[in-house]
Amino acid sequence: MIEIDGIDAKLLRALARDANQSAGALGRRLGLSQPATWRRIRRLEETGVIRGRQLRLDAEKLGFGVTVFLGVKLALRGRVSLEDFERAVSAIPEVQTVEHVLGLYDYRLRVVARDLADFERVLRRRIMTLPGAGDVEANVLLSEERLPGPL
Amino acid sequence: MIEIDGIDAKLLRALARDANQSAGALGRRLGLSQPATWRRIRRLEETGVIRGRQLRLDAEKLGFGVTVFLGVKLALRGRVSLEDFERAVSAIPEVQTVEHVLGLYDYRLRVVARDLADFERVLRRRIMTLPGAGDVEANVLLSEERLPGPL
DNA sequence: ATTGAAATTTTGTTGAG
DNA sequence: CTCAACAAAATTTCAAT
Repeated sequence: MIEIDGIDAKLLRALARDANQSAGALGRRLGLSQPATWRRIRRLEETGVIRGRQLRLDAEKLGFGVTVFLGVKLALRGRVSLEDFERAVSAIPEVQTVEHVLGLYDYRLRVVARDLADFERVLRRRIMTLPGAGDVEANVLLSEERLPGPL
Repeated sequence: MIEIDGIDAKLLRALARDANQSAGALGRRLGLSQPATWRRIRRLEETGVIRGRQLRLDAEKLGFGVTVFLGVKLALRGRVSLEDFERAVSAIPEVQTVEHVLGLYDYRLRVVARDLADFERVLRRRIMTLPGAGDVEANVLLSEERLPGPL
C-alpha cells in the first residue's frame, strides 16, 4: 500500500479541481516550497496514484451534440468471447468509453454522435451488428456534473 | 461555429492521449514552431473547445476498490424537484459523477467505495434515502477502457 | 527520508517582422 | 507563421534537519 499523508490528499484535491496549477502556486497555498511540492506530485505519478492528465473537451463545440449511454447485454455467451466483442467495439470511432460491468448488463458504452439521425446510423450499422450483442438499452445525456469525489 | 482545421484536430488527438506534452514537442511532430503550436492550444482553450485538464487518478491505489454505476428512477415526479435531488446527490462524497439522462432511468451515478461492505453502507444510508429516489439499478465496474473518440 | 535555497534547464508567453 | 527575447515553471544539485 502506498502512503498518502494529509498533504498529498490536499494536493490531489487541489489538482482534481484544476490539473494545470504550478507546483509553486500549490506549495505557497500549503506552506511548502516549490521543489518539495513538485517532488510529491512526481512521487504520486511514479507510484501510479496519478495515472496522467486528461483533456476535458466540449463535445458540442466539436459538433457532437448527442451523447448516449448504452447498456449492452451479450447474447450467445460462450460462443463469442468477450475479447471479440471488446475488439469490435473499440474499433467504432464514436465510442468513447467501454466499461465491462457486472449486473443487468455486460457492457456500458459512452457513444457520441453529431445528432440523433447520426446516432441512429451508429446504432444500426455499428452497435447492432457487434458480435454477440443482445439486448441494448439507451439513455441520452441531458447534463453532467463531475464532483470532487472522496479522499 | 468554431473553426477546427486539420492541425487543430491533430493537436486535440495528441493531447487527448497525454495532456501534459509541451507545445514545443507537439509542434516538432507536426512541423510547427513552438509559439504557433502554443497559440493554437490557447485559442482552443479560449473558445471553450478545451474546457480544462483533469487528473486521472487510480481509485484502487487510493483505497477505493469498488466502482458502481447506479441507474436511478425518480418516484414522486412532480412532488420533488430535480434540483432537490441533484443538490442532495451532489453532497454525497462517494458520488463522482451525476448524469441527468433521458430513457429508462432519470439519473446515472458513478459511485466509489472502499469495498462492497462500504458500498452497501453508501447505498442504504445515502442513496436509498435520497429525496424522490425510486427504482435503483446497479452495475459493478470490472474494467474500463477509454478510447480516443471521433474527430 | 524530506526539506529548502540556489542553480540550471526547459517551457510558456509576448512582441516584432 | 517564424524569429528572437523574456518570464515563469520545471528539474537538478546540494546542504541541513
